[in-house]
Amino acid sequence: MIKVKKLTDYAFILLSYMSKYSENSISAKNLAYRVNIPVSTVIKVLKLLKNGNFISSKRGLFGGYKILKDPKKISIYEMIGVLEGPISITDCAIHSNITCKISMSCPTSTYWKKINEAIKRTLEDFKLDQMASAFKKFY
Amino acid sequence: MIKVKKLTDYAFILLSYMSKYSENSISAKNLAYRVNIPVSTVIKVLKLLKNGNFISSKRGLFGGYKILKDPKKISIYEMIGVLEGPISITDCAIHSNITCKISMSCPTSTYWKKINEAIKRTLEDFKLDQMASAFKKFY
DNA sequence: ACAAAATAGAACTATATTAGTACTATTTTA
DNA sequence: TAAAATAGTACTAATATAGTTCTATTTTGT
Repeated sequence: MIKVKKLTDYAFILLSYMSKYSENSISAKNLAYRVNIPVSTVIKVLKLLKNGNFISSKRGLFGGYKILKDPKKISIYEMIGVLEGPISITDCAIHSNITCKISMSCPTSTYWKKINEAIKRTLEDFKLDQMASAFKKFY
Repeated sequence: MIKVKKLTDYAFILLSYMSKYSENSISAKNLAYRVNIPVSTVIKVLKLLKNGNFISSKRGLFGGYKILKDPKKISIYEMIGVLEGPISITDCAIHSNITCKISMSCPTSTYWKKINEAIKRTLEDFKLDQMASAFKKFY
């Protein structure tokens, strides 16, 4: 299925919001309220963004999260990769898949690798700041 | 998850094989044997390809399947669309999603639509005949 | 010191999707 | 009439995902 996970979708919303409005850190609770996503889910997504080094965190009173990178330099490809692992349109598109029973005789993997590269290039051209800019009029 | 379904993957293998070797029709059983995929699964995939009008079928003794279209004119995009439905990188990328709770306030859908279009263009450039050509040396 | 506010991490549950299989009906031809 | 094949439907098991909950730790103000 060619679709990002819901959590990935949320991550884009959250990071867009943070890139547009948060010179200062913002708490998970506050973020959840702003973008209308359940707090527990927001917390889960923020953990993923943290692990991917997109945001920094600070614990305790007045703690929260802050975006680390320049949104102009964050590509959609990079984001998806951190949240879901490297994009691989088929199991054999980025490395040979030993578990595939027909891998010895299947000649399609070379072509899938090319297609995967093309998707990668396509998604690298889209940057987070363009998504974030749309937040102006709503929030 | 940015990945085609296994059944879609199989469909490419089957249609590639059929485009390369089958001026004449070939049975599901025979196909299954040639590409090393379980018969029951092959049958399921062939039904999908039939519904998508990629192949014709003939019942009875000496029946089987035959490719209908010119592989040069079958794009990867088209194939995926028929097997999995139109590609939509997020739920809001091809039409407004009423079930999305935050759709009223979420400003990301416009950008996702652009990204989705770019993916579409990318996948339209890849044709089945290029995949099929790799089958020469193996089968 | 203590309470409150916040993140960190792990584990759990329910739902949805997908793969794979099985069964019955129908068609075609020798 | 029997055999070979597709057509259609429905079921089951496995996997993936979303969403939630619980406990621990950190930070800061009083």
